[in-house]
Amino acid sequence: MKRSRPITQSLSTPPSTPPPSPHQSLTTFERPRNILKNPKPLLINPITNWNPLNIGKSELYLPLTFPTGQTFRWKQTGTVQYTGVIGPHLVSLKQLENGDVGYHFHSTRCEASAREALFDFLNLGISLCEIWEEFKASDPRFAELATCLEGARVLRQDPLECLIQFICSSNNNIQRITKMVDFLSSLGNYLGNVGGYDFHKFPNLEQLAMVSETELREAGFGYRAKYIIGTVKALQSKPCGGLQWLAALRKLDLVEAVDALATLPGVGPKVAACIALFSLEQHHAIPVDTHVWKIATRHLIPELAGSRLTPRLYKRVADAFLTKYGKYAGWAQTLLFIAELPSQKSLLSLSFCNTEENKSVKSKGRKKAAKRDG
DNA sequence: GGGAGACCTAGTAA
DNA sequence: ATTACTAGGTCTC
Repeated sequence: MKRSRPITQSLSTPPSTPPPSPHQSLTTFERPRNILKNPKPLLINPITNWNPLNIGKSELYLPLTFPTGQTFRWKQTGTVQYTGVIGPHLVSLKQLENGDVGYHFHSTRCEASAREALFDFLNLGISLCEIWEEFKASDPRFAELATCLEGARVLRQDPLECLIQFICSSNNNIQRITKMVDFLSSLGNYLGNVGGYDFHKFPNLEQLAMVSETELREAGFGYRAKYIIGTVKALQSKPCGGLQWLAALRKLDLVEAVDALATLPGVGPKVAACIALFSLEQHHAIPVDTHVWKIATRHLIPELAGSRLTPRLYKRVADAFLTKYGKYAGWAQTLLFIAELPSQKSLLSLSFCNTEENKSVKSKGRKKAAKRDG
């Protein structure tokens, strides 16, 4: 049973003047960066010199990699152009006309180290085409989706950044997660403005520890406020240092890494799997959320359709993915997950892919359109 | 040990 | 205009 809303808070009539706070509330926080209301920087500072990565769209397609829930830190700053921060480097990426991806570092002192960081971040040591060939060979459904959704790559993010982002993600939606992550990011050192968005280095543990649970609650974090505070404290108390502790998880087996992560408050099996897959090089980690649960019960373990996702069943789903797709199962899961996103479903239904899946989506889309148009 | 219920919030459907 | 439910779950009995 969901708790009813406390009557002391009237959400329909927010206070006209926010309470004094070191940080603005989430609603007012986003406003100055609204790209629609403040488009000037786009016009003033267009990026003209793109360095080619020399990879095709089938290795990296930005719209299927950045705005699909792996990271909430990157912003769309132009047409098929995204901007974000990798370590201390502010970088923009753009899908060029020939399908290649161009990169541009904003005011970086050492181009060479920035480029190395970029390659690491994009996981370019792994060939998406090669591992997808195996998925396609063992799963016709994957093959069909893959032709429509080329270039959906798994990133290799900074563990702390990834951890904090996915604590925010629990029982939440992308729009609100993004606002929360923006709020925390602003605690880090300012790097610059691109396309109307301010960018900050992700705050270190000390900077994260400067904010109180009360401030986070006032900023709209809800019950996740105490998770953030608790996790930051837990990391700070590690003998070898929190960052070191996180980095060492890359050397462990998946189960060990997940168990270690789950000792942090706000980190359960799903969030731990996200962190493992998106930042700890655990390529076969399977984050099982409601979407993935649906996929699994439809196609992998239909005998479980209708039942609730319990920890035991969580393991069954992960095992099923691992059995079917092998050591890069997490990468396969990522594509299947993306195909479930409403934004992608609408695109899929427009494409030539005529899977059973899409027929049903098309039908739903038509019904919705009919309803909308009266 | 696993199964319910509580937990913040904003948006949408009924 | 209210109410119920959902959304990339986790924690606590």
